[in-house]
Amino acid sequence: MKETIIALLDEALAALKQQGLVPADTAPRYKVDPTKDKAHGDYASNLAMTLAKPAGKPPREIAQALVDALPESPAVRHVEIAGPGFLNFFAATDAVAQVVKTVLETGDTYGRSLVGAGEKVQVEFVSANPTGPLHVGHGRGAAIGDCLCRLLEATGYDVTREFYYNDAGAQIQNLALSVQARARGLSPDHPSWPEDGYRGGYIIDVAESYLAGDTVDADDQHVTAAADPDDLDAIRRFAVAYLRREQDLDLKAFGVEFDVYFLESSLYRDGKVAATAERLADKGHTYEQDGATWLRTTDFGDDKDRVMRKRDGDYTYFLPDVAYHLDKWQRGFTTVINEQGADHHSTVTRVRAGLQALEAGIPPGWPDYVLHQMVLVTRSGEEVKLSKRAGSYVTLRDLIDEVGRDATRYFLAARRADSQLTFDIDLARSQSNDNPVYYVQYAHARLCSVMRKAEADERPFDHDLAMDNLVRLESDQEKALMNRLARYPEVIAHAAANREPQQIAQYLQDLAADFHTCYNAVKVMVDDAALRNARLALGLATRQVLRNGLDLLGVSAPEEM
RNA sequence: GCGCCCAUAGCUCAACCGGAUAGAGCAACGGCCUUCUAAGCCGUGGGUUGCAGGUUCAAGUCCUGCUGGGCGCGCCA
Repeated sequence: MKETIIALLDEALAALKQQGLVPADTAPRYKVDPTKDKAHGDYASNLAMTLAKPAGKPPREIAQALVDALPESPAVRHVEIAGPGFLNFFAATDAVAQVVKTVLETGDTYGRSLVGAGEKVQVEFVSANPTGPLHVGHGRGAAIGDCLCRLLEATGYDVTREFYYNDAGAQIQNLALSVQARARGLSPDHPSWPEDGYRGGYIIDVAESYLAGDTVDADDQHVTAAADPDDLDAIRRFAVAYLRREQDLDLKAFGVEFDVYFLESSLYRDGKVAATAERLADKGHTYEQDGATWLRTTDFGDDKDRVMRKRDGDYTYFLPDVAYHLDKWQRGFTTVINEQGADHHSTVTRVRAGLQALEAGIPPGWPDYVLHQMVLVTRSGEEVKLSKRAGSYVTLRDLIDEVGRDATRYFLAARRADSQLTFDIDLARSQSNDNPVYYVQYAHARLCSVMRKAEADERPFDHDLAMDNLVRLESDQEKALMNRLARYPEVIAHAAANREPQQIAQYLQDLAADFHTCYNAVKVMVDDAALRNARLALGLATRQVLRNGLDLLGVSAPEEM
């Protein structure tokens, strides 16, 4: 429908150029958008307004000329000029109803596109170090990152989900010492407890499992405990595997799986950190000062230079970060999206500067970042801070256990990443109309119920009869619903291009609202077979789009509630 | 002090590369189940989009300066 209108307008524009009303070299960037108000028809265009300046005439005058030049089309019932010069298109019912046919023909693939075909995209997200259970912030990253991946897949990209973690640094040593202390029966208040040790109760579980000689299988780690409290190296390996397994279990319960687990230690082992340091020095962007080696990141937009090798000879975390991103580039990812907490935003400039200093042909501004703000969890209006397992923070597992996977995913993905999020546990777990997740899922369940009714009445859906009678879907509510269905592909494209998964949640709320309104206004199972089947077709199409959209969020579409 | 992000109805949030009268849900009030799931629908009230300028035919959206909040500013990650 939209394409039809664009084609008509392009013809009219060509005619105006012919008449000399508009300079022949004018190439306006105009829009044809669905209207918010049905009094404005189905679609509106701002073409006349964009032509006002080049033509040197008032927009409404241009609009009239465009209307006069507009070719007849069976899809368009009539056109109005309104407001400052909008062209409002009122679509013919059967043109609007074509979307029902399209949805039923394309099914699961409705809304998908191939704009990213052939392009490899990597999304790095969660990337928690294996020093404890995942917290709510990781959950937000997991929800946003995974939905982004689904969106990118839906727009044709070849997506790799990647999880990066440090398995060998000071934090891991600290973890090993903490587990060792627990294995020796010490508690955090004991004088020999390691300074800055991990105090959470989960460390006890790790220690007990280690002493029991357990074998753990994580997605990327398989280790059997040595059970010897003096073997710190064995403890370290076991603790990392144990906590990785815990994280994987949480992520699986959340419906998130990764293609690649990337270990920071592998960058050292494969000589990539050293090679990166050498290359930076070769390109002349480093200098020695105070016994340390610095990278002149200020040449690439940073506000101060950064130490890349410390006085003690070790590299700072920053250098493996650069080496890691160079590796991503060399793996052929033209687009890389890093989903991280906004508390790490300072690394953005630094990593990009480091990559530029390599002079490796990496575009400035590569990679992309999606940064999410903090999550505040509340219950009964009070902030929730503590968790039994982790001690100092609310875990992802706590939320999944308490409010369920669907509601947790939905709540964490349904808000813009760059705004702070309040996760209201009471709201998320309420099985009532307060809860937006159920509102959308209920629409799906209701439609399934209608289909069951059709079967039970032995008046099953007749596809051919329905297709011949789509023109019968002529109420305002049905047209609004069909126009909403028609917008879905654009919503996906826009959400993917802008890396904004919350737009899918928003769309689903709108779609569900249009459906519920329609459901209350128009009875499906009427005796008129032609009308009944047309309405069943609309119901099937709506159910399909609800399913497709919920799938993008990783939320289930229940058949009954 | 410097940098990044945010500020929209009483509350939680939308608003599609700038478009018409800024929209939903919750909360408040009034209606709708002998009819396909009332976890629903219909209606009423609720706004100087933090403040002040600027660009534009058109600004919640873009620019500048303020105010308020979050995060960051380590030879930690």
